[in-house]
Amino acid sequence: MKASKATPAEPRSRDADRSQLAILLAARDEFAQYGLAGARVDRIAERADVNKRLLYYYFTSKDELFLAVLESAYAHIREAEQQLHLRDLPPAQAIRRLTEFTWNYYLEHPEFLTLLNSENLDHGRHLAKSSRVRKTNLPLIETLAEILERGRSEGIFRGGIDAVQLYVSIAGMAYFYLNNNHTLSAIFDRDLMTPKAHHERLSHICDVILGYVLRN
Amino acid sequence: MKASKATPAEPRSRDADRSQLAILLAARDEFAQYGLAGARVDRIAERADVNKRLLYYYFTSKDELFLAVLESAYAHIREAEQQLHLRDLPPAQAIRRLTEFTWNYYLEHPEFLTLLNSENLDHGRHLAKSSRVRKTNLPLIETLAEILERGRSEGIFRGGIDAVQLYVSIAGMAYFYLNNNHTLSAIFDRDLMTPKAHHERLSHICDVILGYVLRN
Amino acid sequence: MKASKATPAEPRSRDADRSQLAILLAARDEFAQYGLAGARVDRIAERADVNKRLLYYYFTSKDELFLAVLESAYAHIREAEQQLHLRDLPPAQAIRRLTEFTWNYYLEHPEFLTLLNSENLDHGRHLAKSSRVRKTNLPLIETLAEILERGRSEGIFRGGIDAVQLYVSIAGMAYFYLNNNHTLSAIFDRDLMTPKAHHERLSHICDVILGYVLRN
Amino acid sequence: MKASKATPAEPRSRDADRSQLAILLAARDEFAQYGLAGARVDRIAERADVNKRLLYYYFTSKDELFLAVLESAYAHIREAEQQLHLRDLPPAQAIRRLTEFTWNYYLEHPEFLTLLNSENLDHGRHLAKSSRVRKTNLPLIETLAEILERGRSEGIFRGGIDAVQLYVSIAGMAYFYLNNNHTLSAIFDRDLMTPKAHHERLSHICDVILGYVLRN
DNA sequence: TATGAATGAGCTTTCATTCAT
DNA sequence: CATGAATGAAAGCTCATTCAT
Repeated sequence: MKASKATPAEPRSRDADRSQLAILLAARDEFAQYGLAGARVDRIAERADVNKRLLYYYFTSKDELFLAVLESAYAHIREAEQQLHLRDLPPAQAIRRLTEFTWNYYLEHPEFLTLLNSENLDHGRHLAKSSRVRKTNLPLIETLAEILERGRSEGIFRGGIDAVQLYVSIAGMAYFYLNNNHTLSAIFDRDLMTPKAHHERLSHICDVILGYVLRN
Repeated sequence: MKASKATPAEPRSRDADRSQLAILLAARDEFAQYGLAGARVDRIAERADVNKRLLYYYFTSKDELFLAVLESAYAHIREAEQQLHLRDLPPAQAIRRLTEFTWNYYLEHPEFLTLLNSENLDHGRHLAKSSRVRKTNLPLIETLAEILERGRSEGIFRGGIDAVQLYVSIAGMAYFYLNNNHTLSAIFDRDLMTPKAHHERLSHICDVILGYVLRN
Repeated sequence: MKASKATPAEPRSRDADRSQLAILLAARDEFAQYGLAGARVDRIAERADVNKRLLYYYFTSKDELFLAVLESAYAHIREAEQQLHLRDLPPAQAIRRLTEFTWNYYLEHPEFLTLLNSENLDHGRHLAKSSRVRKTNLPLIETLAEILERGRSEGIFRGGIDAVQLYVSIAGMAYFYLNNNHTLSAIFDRDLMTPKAHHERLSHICDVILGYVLRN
Repeated sequence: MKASKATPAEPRSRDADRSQLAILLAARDEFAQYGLAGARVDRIAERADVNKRLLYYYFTSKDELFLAVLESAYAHIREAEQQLHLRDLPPAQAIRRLTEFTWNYYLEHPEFLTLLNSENLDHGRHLAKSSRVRKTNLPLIETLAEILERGRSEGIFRGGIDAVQLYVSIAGMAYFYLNNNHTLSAIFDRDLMTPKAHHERLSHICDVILGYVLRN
């Protein structure tokens, strides 16, 4: 088995990386689906198709594995955001683009939402131990602040907008709709997950956000 | 023997009601704190100061208890909303009042947020079995729609605003901030839970929402 | 409710008897269906449509209730046997009649079989406490012995037949077939519970038993 | 590393087999003694001297463990029957040998009887899921049929005897006596479990069975 | 005679984790 | 690097029984 290794001189085999990644992805899905408390280590190992013991070999414990998943999730969204090159766009377009991106990212990555919920249910216990995460996330706010300032100085944005407040509003309008779609559907008796409904929601969010930042 | 009671429907012992309520409140706190999967039936019984068996006597299972908690949580917030008498207010004031109420309710009832998260993680499985919940919640949207229409006909609101969209935005801006304050604090390195921060957030939300609904 | 009592002077109301009987019948069915260990006191009370506490009031405990059921079951079959008036029949006919009766009784009273199994699994612990039961059952053997002796003296039965042995054989051939029909059906791949199969079985048993007792 | 083993199929550790077998034997005894409902998983683990968790590791649930016990019980008796080499004996001797074997097997393996009772109380629910069991048991009936036919063609057996009927009668006469000896002892006031009583019973059964199959 | 409320002990099963190789 | 075997603690739930009226 496992014949023909590409580079025999390599310190640890490629299998190690592959197993680690498989575990990480499996864990992400399991934690996203069941939450931290509901997730089962057995199921993660099964999903990753590795022996359960190996999971502990690489990640020490369920909690540390959860932290690794969280960090990787944050890294992923922020990396994608960087690809938007918001600083290169005119301010209004930048805000719209960030809003659309946020909506679409949440829509395509529902696991991100539930991972955040789990961590917050836990009072951010895992992130508190992570120094990496601050470094990953602060640039976003800096970028947004720069855009807002640019818009203001160009006279098209109103002044006094706090970047964190704005970002939380953009995220919140998308997040609440998508994360809570099951309860909302139940209590308001309306299917929120059709393509049409999605389109309407994004449109609404853009209206609200741009209506707010744009001067009059 | 049982003759001549003041209220004929009265049961033999009032402790039954008291026990049931104690269980319900304890369960609410436990589910809110740990989520559905993380909640422990033992701990609920302990919190309620009743025998664990009694919990099953009244609520059949952990899941049915969770549903009872959910239903009561929805009933509670909607009842409080009714006390606002939004229909008696001028449209703009009604929207502001609903927004402030929503923010304050979420702030004072963090358990409501995490209960919703748990239920949504579960794809709304429990609410799907509840017919009560629709009846409880639909009036809110009807009221909101009526206010929006009133504002529009008075010429102060823009037209074409969907009540559900608006409500989801109001709720979402409050919800995301409060529910995810731990992760947000961690990644943006900023304390979001000071009174000052709360005040600023509410102020921001009102600006966004009223800026959106008001014409021009 | 419960208007018009027939005899008001009666010491305890008819309801008492009715409840006791309802419990006994419900218990018989429950014990028969699930065995002693598998039977549930709750279910018995439910089946009898009485409060669980009442069951304890009349029968003290699950075990004592089981004993009551057992005693009543034995009384019932022996009473039915007495109605056969075997002593009034010619010997061969008496044996045939007892055989047919036994088969039919077991067929129509499957609960009797499983009750016996439960008691034997328990090493006859309950019957050991019952003096009633010996008195109820011995007459059968005496009757059978008398028949055998009569047949022998008439020259139609072989000699030296022990009444207990014979009775156990008659009962055993019916019992094993009916009590174990599920496993037998499974392992021999044959439906034993059709009317035709029943008829064939009874016919076979009579052949075996009469072939044995009859001389030559 | 794992190279050059004597038997390539051999697992890493033989303790696995030993543990599994210990559990199976302990379960057999526990189920036999208390029935399916009365058996306690804790006690089985204790009897087997293994951790309770291991029992679920190997057998998934109490019910699946019961099925495993049942299957092994059937395999055991049928295997022992095969050792009788009935096909090599003259017909009458073969029938006698089968009868004696059946009696002795039941006498020495009382657990077999109570296991069957449990399964039948349960309507054969477990065996219904087992395909193995039919294959194990059908050969017995084929062998018996062959013997009966041989006896008939030799002119010493009567014709028209059904193998299943005969086997059920042989088994039933032994089974009822042994399985129900406690109730029988109680109601007939006679000790059925002395060596003398056993001898007499076997003798009686052989008389009945051979009297039936032998012509005239 | 009758009953709703309540319980301690114990049930089957599950969990994250570790051992031994 | 990898794994099958094993476990202590605790989970959700059920049981026969008793309390209080």
